[in-house]
Amino acid sequence: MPVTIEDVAKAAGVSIATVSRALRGLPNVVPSTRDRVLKVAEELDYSADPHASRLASGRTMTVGLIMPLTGQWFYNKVATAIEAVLMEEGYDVLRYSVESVEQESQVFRKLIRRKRVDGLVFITIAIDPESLARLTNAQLPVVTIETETGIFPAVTCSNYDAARAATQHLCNLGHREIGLISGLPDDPLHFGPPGERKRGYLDVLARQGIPVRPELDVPGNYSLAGGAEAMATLLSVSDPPTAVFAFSDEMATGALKTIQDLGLRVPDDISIVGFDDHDFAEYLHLTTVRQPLDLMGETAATLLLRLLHGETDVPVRTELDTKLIVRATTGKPPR
Amino acid sequence: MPVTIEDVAKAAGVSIATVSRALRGLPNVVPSTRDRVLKVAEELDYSADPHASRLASGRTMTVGLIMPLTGQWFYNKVATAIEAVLMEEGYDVLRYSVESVEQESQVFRKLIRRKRVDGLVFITIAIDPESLARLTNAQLPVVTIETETGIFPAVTCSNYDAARAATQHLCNLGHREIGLISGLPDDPLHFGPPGERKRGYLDVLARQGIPVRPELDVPGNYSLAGGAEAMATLLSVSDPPTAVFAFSDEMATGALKTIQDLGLRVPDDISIVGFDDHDFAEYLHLTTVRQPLDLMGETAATLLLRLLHGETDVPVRTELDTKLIVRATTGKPPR
DNA sequence: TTGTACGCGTTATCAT
DNA sequence: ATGATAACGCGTACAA
Repeated sequence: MPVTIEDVAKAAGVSIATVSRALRGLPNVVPSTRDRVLKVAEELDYSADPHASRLASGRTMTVGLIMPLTGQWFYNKVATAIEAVLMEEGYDVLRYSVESVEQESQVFRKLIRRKRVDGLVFITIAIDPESLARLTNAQLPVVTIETETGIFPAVTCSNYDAARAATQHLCNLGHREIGLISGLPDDPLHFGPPGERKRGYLDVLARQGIPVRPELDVPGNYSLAGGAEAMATLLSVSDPPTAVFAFSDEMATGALKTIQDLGLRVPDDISIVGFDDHDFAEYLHLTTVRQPLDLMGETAATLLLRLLHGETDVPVRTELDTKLIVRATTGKPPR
Repeated sequence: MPVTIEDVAKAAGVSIATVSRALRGLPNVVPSTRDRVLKVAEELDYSADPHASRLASGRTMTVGLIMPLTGQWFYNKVATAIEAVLMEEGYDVLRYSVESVEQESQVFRKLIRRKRVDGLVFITIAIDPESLARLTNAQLPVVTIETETGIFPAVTCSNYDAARAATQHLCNLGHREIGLISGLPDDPLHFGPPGERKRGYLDVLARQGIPVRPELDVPGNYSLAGGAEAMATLLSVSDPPTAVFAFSDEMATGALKTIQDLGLRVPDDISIVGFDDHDFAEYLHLTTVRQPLDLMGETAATLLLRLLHGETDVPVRTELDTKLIVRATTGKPPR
């Protein structure tokens, strides 16, 4: 039923080889022939069967997105941006949700052993050494977002600067007891975005001569519920913080609820800074750090495209600017 | 480099045909042979090349998701649920973002003419007659979510009942001037979810003997900003509503901000009901209608799977229950 | 039950 | 510049 390259060849009075060349813009086709082929193809509404094409060429024209929490705002935002540019270039993009390390290696084997994809982009996921070896070994183009391998091009945002700006903002307002709602409990410090953010926080504290209180750093799992719980924990320590810096707007929002439920007011009793500039942030008057998610996704996609095109001089690290957006959840400390 | 079916055949001492049968669980393979093949395949870490397989079998093992606003919470939630069950069954799923009618027909032609996909699920998108004809003509398995064709299996939620419950809730509290922040400006009434919701709203009004005021129905484009603007509009009419029912939580949240920015209080001055039970809703204390998005996605995926398996007796309509979740943005009208 | 051989629709190589 | 034709890796009638 579907029209094949042969149909086009017949209709244009040439061979399938010529049709293939003409349609793909390859050289060695006389303009007049090319035009005729193009016209016929258009009339017949022909386009190459992707599966046949992939089989023959070896290129799958597919890229995989490896990421956790597919349902979360952050990931969807980034993934959507990536999809937009990649699909525009004719690539299919598949989202692989990976929650556990076990799942990760499973997905890996499937993807690599069969050359299911031409390239991969890892969002946030830390790649373990073994997987890393497999990837480099497979010669697969890879780009990472908000995570670094030292090998593959990475795109991040200025987490350190952002954390400094956020913390400094709080200090400028007069806060000295500043809590942290960080990410995952077992996150290795000084590695990846959360590490960078904490480093920024600590540096500002040091510069301000504010003593570090480890009990003021509570993980919130990047979730609304986690943020709410973390806030409750922070409020229960003796001499609780007058300001809190949360590593995501979801956690900040959870914190906001806990505060409100306790009858406290923001920012009169306590200040909150989030991270991301979530779509909802403006509507919650949330002071936060804006991350250029769209741009991060586009950048990663563009880098991958370059890798896919065989370029080898792509920047190994691209850091995008963040920006502190001051809204109404931050103010002077009480009294 | 990659191991082929031939490698497995050789190693197992059988023909590729037998390997193919054994691996795919087809009959006419002696258990001992099958076991041997399975074992060898496992050892060699073999799996069939999807592209070759697709070319040969004609099945693409791919399904497409046609939806607008890929970046929005609602769509991502549903899409994620669909992906989970479909990918589990070995299908690749591609998300096609369609914003305009023009784009829609473009995507269509690409998808259908080449049998790019084995099936399609339309989320929210109304299928125009021409496309509908093409689809039925192509014999392509299709399932729709929150939109109905009368031909393909559809899964929806009880929009009418939900709207009745929401409106009734407001009436029970004593409200009589109830505004609506509906969806798109040009949405044909009585068709699709927004129509159903409006119908539910109108029916309750009628039963309560409350006159309909057309100026109290303002579209909000399902966005935060749209909701905020719509609320401003509603507040500017003479004798403004004391309660508002928004057709999405995003719009409700936008409305909340407008109200707050104007120095009014919720629910003392005005009540708000949303729709969706967005992840953020609980944290905004938002009274809303819970829609079982995960279940809707899973249901649609399962239906599609049945169609894909050649079943013909699938229910043409599946309506899932919604539930009014009363939180703190609704209360008695002022005075 | 198992194997042979052809076909799927392209790409790519090598003649012409 | 153009045309045969051999892969590509697998599914599947058909034969054995």
